[in-house]
Amino acid sequence: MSVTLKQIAEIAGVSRGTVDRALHNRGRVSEEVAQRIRKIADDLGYCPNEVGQALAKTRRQIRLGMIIQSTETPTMRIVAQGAARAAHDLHNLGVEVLIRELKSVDAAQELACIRELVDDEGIQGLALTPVNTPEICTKINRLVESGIPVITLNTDIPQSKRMCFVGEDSVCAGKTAAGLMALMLPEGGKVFVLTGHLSNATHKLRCTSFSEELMRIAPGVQLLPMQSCFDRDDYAFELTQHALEENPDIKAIYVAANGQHGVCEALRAAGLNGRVRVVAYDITPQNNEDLKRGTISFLLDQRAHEQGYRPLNLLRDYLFAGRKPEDEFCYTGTILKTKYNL
Amino acid sequence: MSVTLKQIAEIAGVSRGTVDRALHNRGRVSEEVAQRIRKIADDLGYCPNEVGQALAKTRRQIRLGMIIQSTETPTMRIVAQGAARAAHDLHNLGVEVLIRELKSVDAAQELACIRELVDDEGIQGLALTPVNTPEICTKINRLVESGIPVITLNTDIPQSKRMCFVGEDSVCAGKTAAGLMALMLPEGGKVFVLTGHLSNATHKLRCTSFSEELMRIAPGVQLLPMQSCFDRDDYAFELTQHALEENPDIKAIYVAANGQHGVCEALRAAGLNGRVRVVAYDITPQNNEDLKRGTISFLLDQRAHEQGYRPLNLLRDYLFAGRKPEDEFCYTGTILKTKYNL
DNA sequence: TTGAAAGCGTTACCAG
DNA sequence: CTGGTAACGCTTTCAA
Repeated sequence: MSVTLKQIAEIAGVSRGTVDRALHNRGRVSEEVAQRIRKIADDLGYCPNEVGQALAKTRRQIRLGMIIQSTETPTMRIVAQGAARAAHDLHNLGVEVLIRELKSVDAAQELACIRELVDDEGIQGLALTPVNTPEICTKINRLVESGIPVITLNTDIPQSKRMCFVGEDSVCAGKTAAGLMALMLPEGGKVFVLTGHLSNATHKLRCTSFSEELMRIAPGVQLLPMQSCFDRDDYAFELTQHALEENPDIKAIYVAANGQHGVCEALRAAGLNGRVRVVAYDITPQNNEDLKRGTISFLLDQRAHEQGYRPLNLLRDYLFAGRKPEDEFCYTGTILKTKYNL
Repeated sequence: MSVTLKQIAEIAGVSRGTVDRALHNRGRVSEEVAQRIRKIADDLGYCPNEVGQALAKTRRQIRLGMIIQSTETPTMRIVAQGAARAAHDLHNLGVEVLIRELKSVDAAQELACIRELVDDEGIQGLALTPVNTPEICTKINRLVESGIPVITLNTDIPQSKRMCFVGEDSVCAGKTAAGLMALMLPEGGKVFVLTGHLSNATHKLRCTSFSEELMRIAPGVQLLPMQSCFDRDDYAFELTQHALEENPDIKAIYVAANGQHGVCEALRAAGLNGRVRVVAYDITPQNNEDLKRGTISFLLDQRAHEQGYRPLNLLRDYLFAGRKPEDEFCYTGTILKTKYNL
């Protein structure tokens, strides 16, 4: 066992309380005693026992809020699961988590939700998937200024004062997809690019970084004009079918948003299952299915579960121990899956 | 906060100690009282507070042993780091970890090491990378029979009584590599397969499952006769150079063991950097370098750090809470890396 | 400025 | 078989 507060207290000839105050700079201890204590702690390599700390701190209950939007999409369902799990795990560490799910993406609704959590429920920290509007940004800033830390997840508002962002590095995600395409298309060929909403920052970033990188590393590739399917499978189906009719020699399809399944259906309908390469995003039941059938070649995942789980833990660390995240951007990584390592 | 032992004790009109004994079947409590207590706990949905448990159990110090072999290879260095980290993290949970590193792979040496840990140091649980010999197997079985749980990592002795194995699913690893090859070689072509020791079970499994799967899914591919480089870069260099001379039209190289860097050097020397696809194993500084330079296309990783970290935690869970791992095989997964998502 | 003591939830030891 | 009590390491409150 390591050296404890009590041992330090005995050596210094003071009480445990004094040591605690000295080492945590809580004041109410003379500078001279404090220095002596700090020296002893340093020499002995004191390192607070997290279990003891956690147990003692369970008295001070804290309350966190979590707002998740567009909860009906498969990915956000996984985010919600991550949040629920965090709520569970944090429960006996003295943390209560209030989770609010919003079906749509609506700034006004989200604003109301924030107000409810802060004003009525009195949360001390907030994690949310923000709509990127000036009102939300201002609201976040006001919360932070009033001492309530805010963490964005899945989607970011970089210009706000949020403590950090937990989510995908979309530039990396796009470039990684480009790298895969280049490896699969040594001879070049036509690539069809499908996105969701043009206004969606994540989709846009994935697409532009994909296109730029692919043009750079695979000059033989020809990018067909990008199409938007608004995250809908039926639109994606038709757009793909149409693209295939106009360009029967399409070699690969890059799907930067939802609508993957529509693409897969269209390929199978055209008898091109596994012949046209597909790179798409997110581990979801439907995507896994299409991956196993060989329609999707690579699935890039953003670890949605982690996106729901991590922010609550970060808030807890901050509120309990004052530990800020090391980096403003907590990227969850770009995971690569094929049918074999799913 | 959840319901606590104390609350249950109050309701049942008994002391906390009695509740504790009843709920954990420690005996020394009349069956009738025990039932009443269990009923109350059940109704209230009692769930032990892990923090409290951990703290209380720090009195009962436990001691674990960890033996790591061939510690000079890059991968085993990472395993060692994982073990060191686990030792650190478990320290203030009342667990002391004795780590022994053996440079070579030597059954006699390992046996001596086990004896020292068990007989002299009195460890209560053991994690090790075993040499697969009858003596080691028998020794493991004897330890298990004498109440000392054993976990194998990185390498397994499936026929022994070890509690579980933490490491790579080499069949999956081989097939995944085959899947990548197939995606990269739509037109087929020659693939050069390089392994380490023919006697190494992991290498063999990676190779056979790779070959079988690739033959199955990519009939256009021609596998060149497999070569062994004995995990040495210099041999790998020469073997690759020779293979390239004999088959200038090699499309890809599969490296199932160490020696990756020799392969890369040979390719670069031949001016084929990035033109011949390379699939290799393990995230190590050198491999990362070759990945970034584009010589290696895909790196498959077995999460060596996890292999060092996890077993000690599993032993702790077993010894403290009696929790056995859910599965006999705790596979650490097959992670895919390109230069973009490293 | 400092110390004493209670408390967090659990386990363990010792009397009865 | 059972209860009381101390202990684990730390925080916090209340007196001094």
